[in-house]
Amino acid sequence: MRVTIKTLAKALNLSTATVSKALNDSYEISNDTKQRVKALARELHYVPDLNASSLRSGRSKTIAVIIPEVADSFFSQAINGIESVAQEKGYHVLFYLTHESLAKEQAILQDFQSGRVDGVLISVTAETHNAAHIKALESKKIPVVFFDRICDEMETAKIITDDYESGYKATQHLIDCGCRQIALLSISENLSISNQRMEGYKKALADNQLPFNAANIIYCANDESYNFCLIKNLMVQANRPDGIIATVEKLSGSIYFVCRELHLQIPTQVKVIGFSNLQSAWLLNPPLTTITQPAFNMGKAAAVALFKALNKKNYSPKNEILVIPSSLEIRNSTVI
Amino acid sequence: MRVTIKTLAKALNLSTATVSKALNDSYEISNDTKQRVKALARELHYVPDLNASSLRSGRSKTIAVIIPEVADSFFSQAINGIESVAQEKGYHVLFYLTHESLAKEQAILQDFQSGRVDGVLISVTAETHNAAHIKALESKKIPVVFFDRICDEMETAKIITDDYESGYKATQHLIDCGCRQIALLSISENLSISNQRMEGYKKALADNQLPFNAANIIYCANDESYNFCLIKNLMVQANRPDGIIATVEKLSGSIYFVCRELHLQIPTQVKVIGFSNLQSAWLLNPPLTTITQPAFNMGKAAAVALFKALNKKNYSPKNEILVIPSSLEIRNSTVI
DNA sequence: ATGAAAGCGCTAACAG
DNA sequence: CTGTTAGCGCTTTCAT
Repeated sequence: MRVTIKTLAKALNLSTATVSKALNDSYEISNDTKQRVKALARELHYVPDLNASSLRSGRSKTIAVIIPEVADSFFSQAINGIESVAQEKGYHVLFYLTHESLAKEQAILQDFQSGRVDGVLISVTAETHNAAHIKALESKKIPVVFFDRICDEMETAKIITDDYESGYKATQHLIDCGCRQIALLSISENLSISNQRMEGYKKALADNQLPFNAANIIYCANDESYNFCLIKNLMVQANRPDGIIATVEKLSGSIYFVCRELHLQIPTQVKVIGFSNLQSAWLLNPPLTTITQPAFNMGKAAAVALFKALNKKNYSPKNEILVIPSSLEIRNSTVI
Repeated sequence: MRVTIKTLAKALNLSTATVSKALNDSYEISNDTKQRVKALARELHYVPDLNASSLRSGRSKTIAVIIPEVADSFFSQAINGIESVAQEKGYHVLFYLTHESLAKEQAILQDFQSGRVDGVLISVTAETHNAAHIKALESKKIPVVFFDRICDEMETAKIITDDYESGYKATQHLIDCGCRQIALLSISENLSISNQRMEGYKKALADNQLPFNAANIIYCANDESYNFCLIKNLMVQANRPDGIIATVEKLSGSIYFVCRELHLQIPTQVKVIGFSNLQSAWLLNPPLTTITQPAFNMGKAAAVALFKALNKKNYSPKNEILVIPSSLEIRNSTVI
């Protein structure tokens, strides 16, 4: 037979109410009783039924993490950060991948109406240009915290890195290295991170009296071979770029592949810089200059912000943006 | 007010039982009624309360995935595979990292006594040498399926790759390339994958009349700088190995770093082969020869096996081992 | 400090 | 085919 609160109550000649309160450390219960209850609970390997407790209390001790992809070290590190905080707080983490599909993102959030989670951490898809489905959670008092890929229109906590500055720094670095025609690989026109990085790029061009050329902005898709073609087309032109910035991790690899196929030498013929957290950046051929994002800490900070909201009465996270800076790590894909 | 089954029942002049059955497509309910119930449910945005339903039915539509790490592309790809089938089946995935700590693994499994999950997918830690904590789930009728890092003593479904053969193939390849003194980097003496890979290694040595030298087996830890030292010590010796096999992904990088520091040329002075799923293997300097594991498919297969068990009456997965082969991908870290 | 009782929202057994 | 009834295990007033 299963050990429930009733079992304990009967064995100790107490009511279930008392046992419940004792287990939850209620101030109403005497220390002595608490000890006895807890001792027996341990002895009989009592485990509280989560479903019963959630049903009654409305809290599930579970949060959800929704991200576009995981075969990407930025998100790997970020969920590491999230998991570390959740584990410490005794919370459980539900894990969802959208594969950049807005429809999936909506379906996943829809399911959260069911009381499955107490809070949500999300990095939206490249397709997400309005936040109606996310706002729906607010009415359910489920706090949402964004990290990295945020939605501007939501008033909640957001953890980002300094995307504008990073775009600027990356561009300026290439210019300093002698580039005059710099391509920017992006993934979305709606994503704030993409726009911010591009604005930084534009500003750096302007500050250096270089013209902005729309043809140098390449919107990549969620399809490697398609991206490969796009980049190849870019690089076979006579007036091909002499510098490329990959604003998301997976695109750096594609650039390397294209250059290898076209026998373009990095960094002599084209310089490359990637927004990337790959451990192996150092080991690439040539080592990749990166904008390295504080992925682990961003995940951690997002989780911390969410738990702060969960511990408040009114459940709504502060509407504030936390910026954790990225760093430029110069390696041999931009300098010899 | 919240829309519950009662709301629907009242509005349609039905009992809650009928509504519940209609929503669950019970054969007892007329098509007409089903239509009406579902239509209203949609209209009022009814969302079933998961906790109530789980409490009553004993099923949570949730599975757990427990892995040692995620900053590792093997596990990234594996959870991708898992998530893809879970999403398709309408299941939710709880995600846990053990960081190679047995104590954490035990604590996590202990929590599953609470009815939180219907089934478990696990790849055990390097420390896990007995399965008492895992067996405890059997008594709760919670099926467990292993993938990659299995526990031999458990009688359940296990998804692995051909570790023995891979160890053999890797070793034979190095021998074919002229290596005579081959080091093997391992992470555990208990882990079946490690032992299998080592057995393959030994067999290949024997088949080629090469002596087995215990000093060539290096047990690495869960600490990068420590591993770096171990490998460095190995490679500064006069009679240092002329070939190295990294049996887990993260160790390949360490080897490259050591070789760079010691100015050892790969592959001329030492040849390297890694068990790895890094997309970037091609892009390393030099490109890394790998044993590439079918990570995504292993994750997928594990999930499929688990769902098969979940759909059975008796809840116990077939005691069978599914082997999905790895492949040797030869690149320039072993041949010029 | 402890207990009685009500009920969270849903499902399953049994009647009709 | 539909409804009645009875809880799942727990938490939470409200009494005592």
